[in-house]
Amino acid sequence: MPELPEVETVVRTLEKQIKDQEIIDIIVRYPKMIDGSVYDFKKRLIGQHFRAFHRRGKYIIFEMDDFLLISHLRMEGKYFIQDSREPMSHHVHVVFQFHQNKQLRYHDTRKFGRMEIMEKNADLSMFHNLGMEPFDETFNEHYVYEICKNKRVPLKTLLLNQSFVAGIGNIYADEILFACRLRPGKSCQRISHKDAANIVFYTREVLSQAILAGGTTIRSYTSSLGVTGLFQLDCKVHTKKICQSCHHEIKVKRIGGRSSYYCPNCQK
DNA sequence: ACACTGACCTGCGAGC
DNA sequence: TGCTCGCAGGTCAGTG
Repeated sequence: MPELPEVETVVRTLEKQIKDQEIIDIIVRYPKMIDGSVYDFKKRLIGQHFRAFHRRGKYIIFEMDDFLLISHLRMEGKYFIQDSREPMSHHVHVVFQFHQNKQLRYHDTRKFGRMEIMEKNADLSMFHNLGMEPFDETFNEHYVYEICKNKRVPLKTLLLNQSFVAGIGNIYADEILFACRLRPGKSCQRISHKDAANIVFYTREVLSQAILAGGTTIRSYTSSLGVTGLFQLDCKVHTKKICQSCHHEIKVKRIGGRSSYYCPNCQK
């Protein structure tokens, strides 16, 4: 389940692996993966080079010569860089062919990932209704408090809302709320200014620690593992049974349709 | 305008 | 052993 830190790791890794590679052919084995016509997708991308690598929320943005190639990994998407003579898993759905038998292969067991092409001058600030990046200074205590005071949804649901802040998924939402000592089910409108400040601080803290941890996997990167971050590397509550802080039993509750882990003793 | 639900997918584990 | 069922989760369309 790649979230912001994993996507960031993938972007940085791919930059090292395929920068300036030219696409000489594309094989689309599962057309629904492509937003729009596969014919246009191939026609526009063949002959283009991977020039720059960006991330917006959980989206990977490949800057090509004349277009932006946008890729979302959803739950299980992975990129592999392999030789075209290596056997190909049937979970590989899109293949970008480079020179010298080199390929970028998109692997996705559940076929949830999507790719789309946008014009190079497209405004990405609002695309897919994405909210601000967690590391932007506009994501601050004032913003969080003002949004929260008019919302009745649980805090967890708000953190997962990509138009509130982009890049947080189920795992890090649980970890951030644990670090804040706030229950995932707590109503947004009941938080204090101090809670809002904590949400900002710990969102950045948890995400940047995870990016740091994911970054270490770049060094141990092997093509057989795919280009992916090490998620769940340092979870304190998510999927845990016992609280590492107070040894109380961790509770699991469905909030907003997602399983949410929290310590009823540490989180109020 | 806001809030909630189901569909999209496949693999895996529990229960019978 | 082999089957069915439910769950995992990010996003978006559809409904209330």
